[in-house]
Amino acid sequence: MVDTLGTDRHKALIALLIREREAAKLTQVELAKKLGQYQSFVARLESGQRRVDVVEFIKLAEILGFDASLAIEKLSEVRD
Amino acid sequence: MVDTLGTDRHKALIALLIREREAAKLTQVELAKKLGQYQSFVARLESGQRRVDVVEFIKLAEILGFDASLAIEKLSEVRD
DNA sequence: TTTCAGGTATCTTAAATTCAGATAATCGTG
DNA sequence: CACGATTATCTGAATTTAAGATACCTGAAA
Repeated sequence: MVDTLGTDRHKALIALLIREREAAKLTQVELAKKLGQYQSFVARLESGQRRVDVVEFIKLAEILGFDASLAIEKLSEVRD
Repeated sequence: MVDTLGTDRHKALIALLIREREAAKLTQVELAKKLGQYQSFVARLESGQRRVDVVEFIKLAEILGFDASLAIEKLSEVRD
């Protein structure tokens, strides 16, 4: 199931993460720090080179302050 | 962020997936087939040896017939 | 326009994950 | 017990991922 990368839903997911990070007024460096990761980690995530795991996603929602459940609802509506 | 494996949320996620597969009355073999994967894929997923990606999760919800958004809401409540 | 700074993207290679596919173990039932 | 169905585990090989550095924007200030 490596084939989730590059799908429409994956793209929508990435777009959402970028939007939410920006809405939270955080830079990649700052978000990375909160995650205990390097900036390149966030960059890879946002450039679609890495799959986003569910637990990670919930953590991102907590850090960025968005509603994970609602986000999933939106993503579910995206045709894939 | 390899550190999502084995967390409480990850365990809850796995438990949920197993529960839902059983509720859908599917075997690992059958689910695997619907996913275009091998049975060992499902087994690894359910034994916690593999992280669950968000897009994959939504697809699982569709196949198994559960509400992905609601599931995420529940998982968000699990302390991690 | 040049310079500089903050921010983001990309590269390299070692390390870790994931996979296919087979096989083994387990469970339930006649 | 014996069997069939189901799930778990194993083994290289292939793919991904990470760290850390570095390169690449972009915009503002001089």
